Amino acid sequence: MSIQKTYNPLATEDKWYSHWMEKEYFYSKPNEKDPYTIVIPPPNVTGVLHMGHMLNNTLQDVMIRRSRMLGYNACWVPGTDHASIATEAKVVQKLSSEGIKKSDLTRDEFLSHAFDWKNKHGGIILDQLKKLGASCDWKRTKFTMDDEMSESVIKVFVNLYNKGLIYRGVRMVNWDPSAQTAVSDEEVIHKEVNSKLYHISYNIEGDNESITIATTRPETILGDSAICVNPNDERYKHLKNKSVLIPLINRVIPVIFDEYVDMEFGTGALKITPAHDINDYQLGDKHSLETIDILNDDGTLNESAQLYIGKDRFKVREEIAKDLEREGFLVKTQEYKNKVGFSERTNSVIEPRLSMQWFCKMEQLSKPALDNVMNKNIKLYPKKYQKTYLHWIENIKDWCISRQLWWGQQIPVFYYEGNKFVVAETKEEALLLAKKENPNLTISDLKQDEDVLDTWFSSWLWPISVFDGIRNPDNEEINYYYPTNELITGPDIIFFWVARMIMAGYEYKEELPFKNVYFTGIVRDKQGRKMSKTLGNSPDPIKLIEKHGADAVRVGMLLCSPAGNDLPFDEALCEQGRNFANKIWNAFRLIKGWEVKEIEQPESAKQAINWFESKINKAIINIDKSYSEYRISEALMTSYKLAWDDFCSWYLEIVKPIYGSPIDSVTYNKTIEQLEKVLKLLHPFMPFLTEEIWHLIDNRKEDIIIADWPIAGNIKKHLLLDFENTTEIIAGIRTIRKEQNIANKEQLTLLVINNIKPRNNLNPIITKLANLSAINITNEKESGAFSFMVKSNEYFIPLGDNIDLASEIEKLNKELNYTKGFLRIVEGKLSNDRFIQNAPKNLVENERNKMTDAKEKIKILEGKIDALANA
RNA sequence: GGGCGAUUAACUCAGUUGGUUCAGAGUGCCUCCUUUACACGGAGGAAGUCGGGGGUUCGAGUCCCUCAUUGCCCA
Repeated sequence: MSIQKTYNPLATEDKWYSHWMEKEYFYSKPNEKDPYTIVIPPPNVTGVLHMGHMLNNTLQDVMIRRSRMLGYNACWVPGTDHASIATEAKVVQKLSSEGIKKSDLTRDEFLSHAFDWKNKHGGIILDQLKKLGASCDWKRTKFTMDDEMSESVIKVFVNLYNKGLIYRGVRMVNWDPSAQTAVSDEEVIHKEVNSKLYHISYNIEGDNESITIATTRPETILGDSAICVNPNDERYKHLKNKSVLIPLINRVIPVIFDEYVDMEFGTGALKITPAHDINDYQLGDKHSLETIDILNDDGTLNESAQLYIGKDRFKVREEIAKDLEREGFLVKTQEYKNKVGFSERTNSVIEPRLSMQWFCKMEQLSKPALDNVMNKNIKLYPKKYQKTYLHWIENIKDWCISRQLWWGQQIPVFYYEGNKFVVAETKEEALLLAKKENPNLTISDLKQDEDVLDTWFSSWLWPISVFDGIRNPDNEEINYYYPTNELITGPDIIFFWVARMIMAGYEYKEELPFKNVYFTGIVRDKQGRKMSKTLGNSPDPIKLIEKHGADAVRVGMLLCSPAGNDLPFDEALCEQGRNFANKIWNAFRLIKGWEVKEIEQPESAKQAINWFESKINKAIINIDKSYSEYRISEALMTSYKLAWDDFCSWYLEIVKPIYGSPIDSVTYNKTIEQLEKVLKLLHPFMPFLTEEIWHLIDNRKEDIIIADWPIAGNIKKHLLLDFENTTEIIAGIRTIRKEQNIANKEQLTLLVINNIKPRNNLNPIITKLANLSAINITNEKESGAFSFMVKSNEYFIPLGDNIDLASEIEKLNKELNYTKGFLRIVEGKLSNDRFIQNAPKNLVENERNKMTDAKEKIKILEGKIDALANA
């Protein structure tokens, strides 16, 4: 069998993914093993895979694969959420391209279109995850609007209502005029924009005087209820009990006094528009002002405005400015920077607006969510998010959970006789409840609330509802899989989702939903910009996978993703991943190409095996530790260096037989054993490559995906240290070869003065890798030789004729100076009484040793310089 | 405006309770090498006043203060 020179991922990835699926390795059901559970942060059903998903899901897959190898019953539950605003917008758009208006359809007809759309386009993202190698339990795939998932949501709504935690009320909400729905505070993005500050004068009623206010939204003057000034403001004291006329419409409104007004800002006079500004609303409430809503749902002006009826708010802003100017009410306009709220979903400017909505009370629900993060029952990684979390939850406001949409769970509130209502899971149950009030009611007298629930009102139940723990709180699955182990998600949804899942967890399971939350960074482009569709700066992950291979992309993502830091993604990282895959591939190719014979094992090979066993054991410990601290990129880097530097560059080079010669079977078998361990450690990062090589090593039935995770054995510390010195010696020789242009083929002799004897004599390794004819121990300094030092030991390569004495002496002087400087620092410390008194004993001891060593080294160096100078 | 972080090599980042030669890693860069697993490679090398200033300490990249720059969250 000939093995290709470069690894070809395309040929292997689909093969192994189908194989794993056939063998049902991803499938989990409760058994006697300990569970390890992750629920996926459900991506938007309309979405396609982007780099953020790639990162997030690679991390989840790494965790789940390693846990599977550690012997846990690993269960990764996949699924999608229905994303009401985004999906409804897409469906509306699609329908309108077919000439169908939403308003022409019944709710049921619309939903049927929406489900068609979902069945056709939804779930693309899940198939894309398969390309990445995600080992989700696909049989468990859930969608937040699946019947049983929706049932759970409705059940929870009714339950919370009955507990008094859900109420209906008129509140100032964030109105998205494009989506024509309210959105939650968390869905509003405040951005700084360049706008204009319009200074508008209002005439005082029955007077020639006027008062000037400043506003960025001149169209809202039509909804004004008052002008407010600070009672301490001398300029306006005389306006007590006066009224003013709203320009253009001449509606009369009072001048009111409140210390809320900042005298320094603008003119010190504030227009009050309670229907369209949250602060004004509160002031209006305080002063019992009229609330005049001048906007329609779509952001056009309504009849209450009196003017510009039916025109869009932004168009009106331009027009009213002109009209005010023409009529002499516009004093001036100035450029002004302010923050404006935009809808996260539609990017429309949010209108603060009064409307009747359903709210979920947060005070009681958030209590355990606060306590259990504070006391570390739930740990957030990286830690800094704990503070962000606490800050938010301590200032939490009630959650607006209704959305004026059709796509989602319709709010289970049934109205009758006008505004009376009952809350029940079904219309039939609602009728029974309503009949208690009025026995004559029939089902047709009940009218269900038109609105649906916020999508997050589904998602917050996700870790429970995917195991049917709301409807059947004691079922086997929820008891086994809940609480889940890890949640891996982006920090952007810490409030939307993470905090609320914790609340739901304590409310419905009286327990945390997950033990650890790992927040990934946000994937940015090289220039540090967030990747977005509009910027077009996000690579297509599927194309990346096709180009470099899934393993390479996984490695590329993780290389630059220390926990919680944003990661500036660069496609070059995928190349690095690909190069790494190829390196492993070729290491295998080398080993596989050897002819194995029953011959004597070289000493160097024996030593290399001993050393590498210690080395890999140490690496395993470090890797496990990194995993336990969620330092995944660190775990990867340790594995990377183990595989590339230690295994390929050192180990294989030592055991590699001379070209064309066979290898002894002991070394060969040990080498395979080491390779297999390395592959296992790499499997979570590079599942496809490792599975492929695993089977090419041996035509075996068992798969690496379910192999046992390596367990660290003994570490011979002295051997590791001695080997480290050995590599320095070899590097020293190689440097001399390079500097002196000595071909690698040419054999050299090495003379050694062992001032400190190593515990392990690793000379066979040096001889092999540095291509030496002999290593001779000596006591005499060689003058006609190139030399270098490793620790206190001296090494000479006699090549008398080639020596440039002056440059050798210069080199030695450099080292001498450095060592002398070092000694000065150490002596400085030791001559400081307070250091001797205060520093730990072992540290002082250490400094003494350093001093002795440095003095010794200086003596040696001076001796060498002398020897050369006199040569 | 309030809160939380960040600033270490050209780039991306580690650096644990202040204490070994602590100034590190990967990439990139430079030099040499088509050499026999891999040029998607090998060997060697250069590279940082740890953002500035002040303080605490025997000792500061690490703790404190301050300034600058910058990011995020909230209002």
